[in-house]
Amino acid sequence: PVPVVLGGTALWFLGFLVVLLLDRSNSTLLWTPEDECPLVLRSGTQQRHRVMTRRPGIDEVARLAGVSKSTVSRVLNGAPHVSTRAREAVRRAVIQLDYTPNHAARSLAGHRANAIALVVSEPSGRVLADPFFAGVMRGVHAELAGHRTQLVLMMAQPGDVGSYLTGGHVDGALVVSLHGHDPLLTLLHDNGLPVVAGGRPLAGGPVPYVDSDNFTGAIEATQHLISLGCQRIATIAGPADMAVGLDRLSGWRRAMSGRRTDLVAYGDFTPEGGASAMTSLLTREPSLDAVFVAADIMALGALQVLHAQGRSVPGDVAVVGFDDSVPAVPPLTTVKQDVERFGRMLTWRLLAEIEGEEGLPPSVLLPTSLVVRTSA
Amino acid sequence: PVPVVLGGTALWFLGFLVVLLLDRSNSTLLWTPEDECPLVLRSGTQQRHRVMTRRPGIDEVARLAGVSKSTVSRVLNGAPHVSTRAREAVRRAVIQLDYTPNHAARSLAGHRANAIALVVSEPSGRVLADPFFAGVMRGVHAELAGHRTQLVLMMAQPGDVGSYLTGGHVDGALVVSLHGHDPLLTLLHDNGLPVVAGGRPLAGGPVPYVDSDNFTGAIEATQHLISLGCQRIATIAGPADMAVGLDRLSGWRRAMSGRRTDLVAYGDFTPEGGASAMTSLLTREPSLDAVFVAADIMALGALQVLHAQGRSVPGDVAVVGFDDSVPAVPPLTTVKQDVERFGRMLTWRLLAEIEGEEGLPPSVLLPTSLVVRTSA
DNA sequence: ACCTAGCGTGAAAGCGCTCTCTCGGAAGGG
DNA sequence: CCCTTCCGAGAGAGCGCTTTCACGCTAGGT
Repeated sequence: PVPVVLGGTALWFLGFLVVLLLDRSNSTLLWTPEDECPLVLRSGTQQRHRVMTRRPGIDEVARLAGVSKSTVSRVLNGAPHVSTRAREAVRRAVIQLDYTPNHAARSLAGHRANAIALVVSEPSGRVLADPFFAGVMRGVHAELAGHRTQLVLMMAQPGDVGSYLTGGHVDGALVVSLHGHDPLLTLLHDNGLPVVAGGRPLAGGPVPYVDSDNFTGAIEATQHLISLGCQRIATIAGPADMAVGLDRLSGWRRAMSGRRTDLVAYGDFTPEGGASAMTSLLTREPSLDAVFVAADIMALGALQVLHAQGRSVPGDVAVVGFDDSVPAVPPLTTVKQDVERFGRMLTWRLLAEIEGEEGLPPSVLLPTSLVVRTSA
Repeated sequence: PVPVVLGGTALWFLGFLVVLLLDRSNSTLLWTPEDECPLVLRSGTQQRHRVMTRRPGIDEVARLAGVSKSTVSRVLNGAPHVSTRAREAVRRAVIQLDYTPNHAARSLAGHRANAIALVVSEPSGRVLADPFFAGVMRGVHAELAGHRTQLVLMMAQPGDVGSYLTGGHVDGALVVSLHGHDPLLTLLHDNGLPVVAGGRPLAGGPVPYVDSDNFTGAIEATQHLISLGCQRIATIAGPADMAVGLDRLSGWRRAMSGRRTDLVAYGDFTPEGGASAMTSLLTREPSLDAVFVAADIMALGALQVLHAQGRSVPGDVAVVGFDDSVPAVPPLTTVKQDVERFGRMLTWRLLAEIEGEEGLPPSVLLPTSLVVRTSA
């Protein structure tokens, strides 16, 4: 079959060729940047009509095991009052039939969604790109393994999320990257949905949260700079509407007590934000010799600016970051936190809350530690 | 209430204090690094027994609107054969009752999960930390908005995922970061589950995929290096068991035809991998003057090594990356791809497949473009 | 020996929807 | 004017589970 090539530059053509060469399927497609929808050159015959091999149901398991549906259900859910004989029979039947319980039916009958939401309370999805978040997600996942609970990912565009979450689609929610006095937390909490915040919420009343000890970490970082003999120590703080931003700034202030504390610039946890903060700091105080950046991701931007202005790190300016999330040139001295543990803790707490466990810790603060590398 | 402090250093105590100061709740907890489980100091009285305000069902909506359940269902699903009068009545009732359809019931009755899985086929979860993946996820999300379809995130530990996915919990799957000849794709496909791969799969037969034009991108990048007059151009390739690794390497080879093409080292798409690849390259050919790195994230590691060895970039060694995903010092010349579009395309394709649309493009190749910055 | 516990089990009633069937009535063709 | 369509609408049968509830049966107490 000779494919019809519709326009395209020489490079595209090469790309096209490589597909032909590398792809085993005998059909392909050329993508043109102008169109939002792909052009079909030759469609494969993929109309394999979903053979739906009718999955076995609980009654089939029951029949095979020689017990009733009820008993199967009990075994599946680890309920008591089941004889070992029955339990084993069911187990065998389940394996033999490769039975998987139907999630929807189970949710419907059991009045629980068997799912929790991970809500990224930021329309831009900035957090997603943050290595910190990736680690948290891994932790969440790790903790979820074993609990037959799905992880539903949501990005909050204000409004739509609230009703979805309180609509009974999930049993609980993990809310991260909460800004300012976002009413989301209160909304969920008032609706009786178990919620745990990742990072101390500025508003939200008695909602439990898990957070890193940002305050102490910032103190350590700043003290390190001081112990190095730095004289003019600036800081690039996080957003003023997030606890993580405020706490790290507080730590810096505390450690700097007795010194000059006006060299503060705010960033938004992006490299660009870090870069412009650094620029403004340098303009205000060209002779600064150290900077505590409230996030490695911002430090990246700061380092670019420093480099562009020909200032050496740590020679001219010592830099300490926070998060231990990204490799940089030179390698950053930074405050490390165990992000995966953060995620696990978050999830553990939420699941416990959902189970209705008593005497749960209202909130958890995870320790941080300074990692000294090259940049300071 | 006077909290009991169980051990802890002065710093912890400060952290503890800041919680007391900043937190409105009158209870808190001290976290000790030794324990895997938090110590409860004073538990809040959060036993607000989930007031389950009995959500309205479809029959209540029907009653209020003065129609039957069937009609409400038709309106909700945009089915034809509904009078405008009835449609409006239902719409009003829905709003008045703040009705949200029950996801589980709908799935059960409708024989569809109303959910798709995003499968990260990598136990380590390495991809999660990749900015590339974050962008894809944003795209997936954007495309999903409007379709009442949930996004379920899964990290594949071989074995467990397959049965889950084919177990009818999701209507389709997006599989990314597939290594080598992973049987997952074939497994899913053979079970009739709609699947779309993110990145060309090495195995998997006729499974549709979306990929960036890695081959062409790599050619452009390498040609840029050549046009700069570089003489000894090396490459740090991606894993040899992933198409994205192979294709970028092929592109480099193609552009290098007629030149020396033995300066190849492999990395694993991590900064550490990039660093050790760079080290080995430098050992083998101390006089190399350019390197095409198959991923920005690896370039970061390479830059660290170059810096540590006192080689300037781009003065001594020109560096070109791929992905345009991370800021570096100096800013990387790199091959940019529209990751969000990648995610949207992936999702669009999967949803179309699920809907059973005809004449779908078997695969899609998205264009890339060179972004020239400082590093080359 | 009788009564009470309480364990192991099965029958059956839903959970809140979708979807097939059915049916009256309006529109259109002969 | 009658018969065929077809549209709008309702009744009702499940979807595959969980969960009372009721039942027989074995132990232990008196």
